[in-house]
Amino acid sequence: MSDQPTDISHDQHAVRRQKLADMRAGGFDPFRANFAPTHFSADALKSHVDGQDNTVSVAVAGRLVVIRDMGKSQFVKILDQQGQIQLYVKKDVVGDEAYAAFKKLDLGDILGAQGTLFKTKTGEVTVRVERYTLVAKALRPLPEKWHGLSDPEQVYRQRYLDLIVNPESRARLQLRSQVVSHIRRFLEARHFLEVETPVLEGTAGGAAARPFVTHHNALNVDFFLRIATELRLKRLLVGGFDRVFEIGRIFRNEGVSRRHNPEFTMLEVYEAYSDYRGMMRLIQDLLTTLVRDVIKPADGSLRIKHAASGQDIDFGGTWREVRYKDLIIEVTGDAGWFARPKAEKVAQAEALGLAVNPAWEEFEITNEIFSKKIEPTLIQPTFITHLPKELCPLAKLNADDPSVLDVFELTIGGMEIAPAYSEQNDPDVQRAMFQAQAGEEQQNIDQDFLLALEHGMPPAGGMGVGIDRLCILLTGAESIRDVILFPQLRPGSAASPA
RNA sequence: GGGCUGGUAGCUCAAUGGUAGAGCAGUUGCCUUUUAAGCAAUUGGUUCUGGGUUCGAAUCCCAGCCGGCCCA
Repeated sequence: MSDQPTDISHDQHAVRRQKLADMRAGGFDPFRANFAPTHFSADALKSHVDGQDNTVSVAVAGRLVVIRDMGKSQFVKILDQQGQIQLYVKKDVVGDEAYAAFKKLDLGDILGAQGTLFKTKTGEVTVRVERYTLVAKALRPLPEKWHGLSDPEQVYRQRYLDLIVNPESRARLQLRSQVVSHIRRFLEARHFLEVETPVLEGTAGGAAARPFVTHHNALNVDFFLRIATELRLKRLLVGGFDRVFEIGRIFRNEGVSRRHNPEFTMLEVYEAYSDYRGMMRLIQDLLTTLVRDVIKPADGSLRIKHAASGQDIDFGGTWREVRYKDLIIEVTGDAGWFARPKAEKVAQAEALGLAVNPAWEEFEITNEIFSKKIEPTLIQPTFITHLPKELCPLAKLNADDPSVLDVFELTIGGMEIAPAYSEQNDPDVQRAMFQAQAGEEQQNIDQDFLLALEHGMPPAGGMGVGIDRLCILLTGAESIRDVILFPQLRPGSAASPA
C-alpha cells in the first residue's frame, strides 16, 4: 500500500486522492473535521489596529488559493465570501508536526485558521497562524491562478470554478444579489407587500410569448410555466392588497442569446390609486437609489459607464420623456408616417434597411422601426410614452387620444428596462381587448381574470422591470449569461466519464 | 433555423501538411516577512468524436457533439 509501483506524480487527481488516503490512514479525515470562524476575511482585516501587531486574534476559514512556500515558513491566501486574506504559517509557531502536514496541503483545499493579526513589512495585514484545521480536501486542481478560467462553456457549466478564480465574476454576481436586496428594501419601505404567485398556470397570460408546457401526473393535466405575473398580481389588487410586488422567475420558450435566457427574473409592481405617471416617479427613485447605494460611482455622481457605446449613462437630473409617435417621425423624417398606406410604410422601412415580414400589420412595421432603429440609440434614461394601443391589451387607453395608451416604456443603454401602465380595470374593455388579441384562440383568454375584474379592481399603476437586463446595465456585463449564476446551456456535462 | 468562428496537458495558450511545445499547476530538492515570491531538476497528450484525402493530418475535406459572435 505504501509504495505504488506506478508513478502518479503527473496526475493531480491521483496525487490528491493519495494524500487523502494517507491522512485517513494516519487517523485524520478532513471531511469529518469542523471549524468555527469568528470573522469573514474583510472583517478580520478591518479589525487590525495599526501599530499593534499580534494583539487581535481571529479565526477565519476559506479555500486555499495562493501558496508561497519559503521552506520553514509559508505565506498562503484563503478565499471566502468577502475575498482573500493572507495567512503566515511558521514552523516555530505551529510546531513541526502541524507544519509538515501543512506543507502537504494543495491549492483548493478548504481550511480554518486561528491566529493574531499583524502587518508584514510590505504592508499587508496577515494572520500569524497558531493553529489550523483542514476541513475539506479538494481532489481536483484549480484553474490557473493568473489567467483564471476563460473558456465560456466551463465558466457557465462549472460556475463554482469561475467564482473561485475570477474576482470580476464573483463581484458581478454578488452585486446582482445586492440589487435584488435593495429593491426589496426600497419597496417595503413604501409599504409594498412581496407576494408569491403560481409558476404553474392553466393559461399563460399577461404577455405575448410562447410558454413552456409541463405535465401534472396526479391531476393528469398539462400546465404552462408562467410568462408573466401580471394577471395574478392584479387579482390581488381586487382582493385589497393595494401595493404588491413579486420578484419572480419567468419562463419563455424562445431563443437563447446574449440578451435572452429561457428563464429570467422579472420584478412586477402594482400600486392601487396610482397610474403610469406614478410609476415614472417610482422607477426613477428606485434606479437612482440603486446607482447611488449599490453601484456607488467613485466620483460621487450618478453616472455609470455604458461599455457598448462608450458613453456615460447619467441617472441624475430629469429624465427625457418623449412620445412614441415623435420618435417615429424623427427617424423616418416623415410627419405623415401614421397616415401612409401600408405599401408606403413597407417601402420606407425597407429603405431604412429593415426586413419586413409581409404578414405584419401596419403597427408591427412601425414597431420594427422602433425596436431596431430607435431603441438601440436611446442610451440615456428615456421614458417613451403614448404607445399605440395595439402594443398592449392590458393598459388604459388615453382619454384624449384613444389610439394610444397611458403607458411608458423606459429605455436605458439601448435596452428596454421597464414598461409601465395605467392598468386597465374596465372588465368590458379588457374582455374586448383580449378577444381582439386572441383572434382564433379565444380559449386562451383568462376568463377567471375577467371575472375578478368584474368584482372591481381599483385604478392602479403597474410596472415590470427585467432584473437581468437591469443587472447587465448596472454591471456593464456583455451578456445576460454573465449576470445569471447558471445560464441555460444545451444539456451536456463538464465531467468526463469515470 | 442560417452565416461566420472555436474545441491541443488540470488551467491559459503556441505549433501556418513533416519529431505536439511553453507558462502556471503537479512531483523532487533549497529557502523563517513573501506579493503572479525565487532558484534547480522533472512528470504529464484519445490534439472534442467518427469517417475521408495524403507517403505523412492538431493542421486539409465530410459528418456529428458542445461552445462563442452575428442574423432570423
